[in-house]
Amino acid sequence: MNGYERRKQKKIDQIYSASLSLFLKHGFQKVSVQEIAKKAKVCPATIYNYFGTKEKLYADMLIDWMDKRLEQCEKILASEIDFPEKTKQIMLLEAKSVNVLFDDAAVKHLGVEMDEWGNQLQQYSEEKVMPFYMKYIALGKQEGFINKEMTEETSMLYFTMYKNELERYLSSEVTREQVDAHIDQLIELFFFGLVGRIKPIK
Amino acid sequence: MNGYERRKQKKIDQIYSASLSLFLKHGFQKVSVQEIAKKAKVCPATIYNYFGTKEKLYADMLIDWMDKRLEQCEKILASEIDFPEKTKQIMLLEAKSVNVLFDDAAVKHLGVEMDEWGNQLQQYSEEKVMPFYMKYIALGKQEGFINKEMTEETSMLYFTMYKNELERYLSSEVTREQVDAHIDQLIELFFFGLVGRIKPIK
Amino acid sequence: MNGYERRKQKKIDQIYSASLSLFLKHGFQKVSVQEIAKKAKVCPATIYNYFGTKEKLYADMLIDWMDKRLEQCEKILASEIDFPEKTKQIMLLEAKSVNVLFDDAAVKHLGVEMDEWGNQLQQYSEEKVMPFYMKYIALGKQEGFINKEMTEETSMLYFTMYKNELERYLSSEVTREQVDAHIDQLIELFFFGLVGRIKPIK
Amino acid sequence: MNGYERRKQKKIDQIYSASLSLFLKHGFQKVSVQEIAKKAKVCPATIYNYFGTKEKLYADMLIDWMDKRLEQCEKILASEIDFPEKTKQIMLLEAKSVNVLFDDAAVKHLGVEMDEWGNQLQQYSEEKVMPFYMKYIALGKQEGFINKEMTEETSMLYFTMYKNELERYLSSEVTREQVDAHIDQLIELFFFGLVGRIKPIK
DNA sequence: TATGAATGAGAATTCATTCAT
DNA sequence: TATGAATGAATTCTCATTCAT
Repeated sequence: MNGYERRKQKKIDQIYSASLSLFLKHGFQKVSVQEIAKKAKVCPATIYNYFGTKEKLYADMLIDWMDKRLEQCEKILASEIDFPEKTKQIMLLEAKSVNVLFDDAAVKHLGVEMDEWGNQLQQYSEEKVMPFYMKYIALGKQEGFINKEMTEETSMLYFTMYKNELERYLSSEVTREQVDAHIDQLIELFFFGLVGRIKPIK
Repeated sequence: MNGYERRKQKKIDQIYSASLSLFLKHGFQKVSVQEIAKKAKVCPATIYNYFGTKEKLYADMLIDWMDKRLEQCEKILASEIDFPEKTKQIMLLEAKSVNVLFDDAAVKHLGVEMDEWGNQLQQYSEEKVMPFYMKYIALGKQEGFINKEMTEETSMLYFTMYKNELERYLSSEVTREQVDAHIDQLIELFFFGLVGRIKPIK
Repeated sequence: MNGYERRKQKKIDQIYSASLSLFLKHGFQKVSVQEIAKKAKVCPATIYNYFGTKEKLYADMLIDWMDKRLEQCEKILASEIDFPEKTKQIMLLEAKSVNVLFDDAAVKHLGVEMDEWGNQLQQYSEEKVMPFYMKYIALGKQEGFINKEMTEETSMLYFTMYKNELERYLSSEVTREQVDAHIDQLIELFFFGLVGRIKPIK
Repeated sequence: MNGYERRKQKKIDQIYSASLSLFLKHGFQKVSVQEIAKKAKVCPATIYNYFGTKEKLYADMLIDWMDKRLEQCEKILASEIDFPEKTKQIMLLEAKSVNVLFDDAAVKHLGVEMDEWGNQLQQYSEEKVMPFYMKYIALGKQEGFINKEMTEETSMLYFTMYKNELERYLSSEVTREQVDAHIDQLIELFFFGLVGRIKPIK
């Protein structure tokens, strides 16, 4: 990478960083390109030179962000800790913020114009996120923590549900203590459901 | 109710109905008051006469909508079917759309101005929604479907999580058949978790 | 005046009173008919039944108000005190608020639509206000306080100027003490100008 | 000044010029930003890029305008003509329109939002306009045209009063001839008051 | 007559985007 | 390439006024 490209990449990173923090705080619609430009210390036109539209900026930034996140998840999955602990860590990591961006207001409520780049996200999800989940579930079954009769699809849905809700929970105004107090109960629920595990087994 | 009031109520209902369907489809931010007015066949100023701001319209409409929904939920809870079936029906009913409005873009991403009426929603939730959930959980424990050691708080969180995610799932582009195929598996997960119930029990 | 008319007159007085205080505080443009209606405890349509337009309400209210004021001025002019003291009292009375309404923002800045009723005010001024001033000036000349060579027109202009400016002064944020400290100096200026009276005369 | 800045300054001047003439003719409230934009041949958004709000445009334009005016006044004060003639020329110049903008509808009736920029005007007045008046009055006393016992405060008030009223007078619908006929009489009043100068002096 | 309700026209302001340099 | 400037279209909201009872 030569000097030109390095500077370009640096600007792009500034833009990613600025837009991520603004989108997280205020949501896609409430953030203007001018705000992002100001925070990233570039001019709005530069953003358009790189990304073309606000939506494309959003999609690109998100994919960049998820790439980094996915890498961390892979490390956790490959580590030596047991499956429930892996689950917990991945959930907490993922939960931190991805959903605000990926699932809610954005992908669902962005409306028509998003569709074009929504496909890009869809594709990213299929090509990178799903395979990771598959691996996760396969491991869970192999280690006896996921009922082997459960379809992969349902397992993923269940995992995603948890992850989403944890994010919602974490981003609400509960104290760190409250979170810690609940998190193990929730992981227990995750594996054993409302009825709970049969005592003798324990 | 005299002629004035009847006509006024009719207009308000038109506005509620129009705004609900538009907000559901496009989200709060992407819907303009003009669009709502057009769909409700009133003029924008009328909406402002009644509600004052777009946010207040949103909050009022939502509360009206949730009132009706809550009534149906109460009926289900009071009916003769067994607890898991009640759970399923309530989830499906609730899931249909409330969360899009209540949890996501709205309450979280609406920004500062919403806070004022967000409190109204908060209050509604505390005064009406929570007590209903409490009743639901108490019944579940009593009938042996909810582990008695589980706190009410965690149970509620778990139930809400399910409900939220079902909504997300239902509003995505899966076919009716796919939904039906999964729903029982999900209810099973709800009660027995990923590990699944011990076979002999079945 | 029968019961009907008495009630009507009462409502009109309420409207006058409400609109006067609101116009004085915020100016013509910044006060809405709805505010006036609310403060006067009638409905906006009632105002339109009586006055037809906001401008006409303004003009009618003003004339009513000036009538009362003029009456007081006449009393002062007819009283036993000396001419300079009469001048002072009239100025202070008049100054209190009439100009805000009559001269400034209103008549000058009200714009095209006012013209129609502006004429009404013009006519009122010619038929009632001017004759009063004439009488005042004639008295001043007769008592030796106004240079007999001065035209009536110029005298009136001069008097009005003073009156206007006093109002401006009084409505600015000076303390009562500051006003009192200046007022005699100003009256002195009014009669003897910047050069001041030749000492020996005194 | 480079090309960018020159063009920007040109646009700003167009906006100042357009808004000044419109505000003078119709008053602050009755002029819309669209009208100004149209007359200045820019788009409304450009005005907002520069000034942020209509009020700020008003304040900025006014200060620009007063700066130019003050410069001319300084020249008159420094010129060789006698004090009464200086007075006359300054009054006529000042009177032309500043007060409409500065004192009346604007500063008094603009309402709450104006306060913020009203302070800006206040400050300008204190820092630039007042010192000029002081100089003027000091000169008048030194040349024997202003009673040395008169406080500066009162002198200024008196001068301002005259100026204000002249403006009012000039902007009313009197012919040029009428103005000329009166102006000397008014200047005479300014120096010698209603009682007039003692004949022998003349 | 008096009123509650409704409205159309227009206000200030924002913002994604493009142009000229 | 990167940018300062400019913009058109839209958005929320206001208000004098009219309508239907």
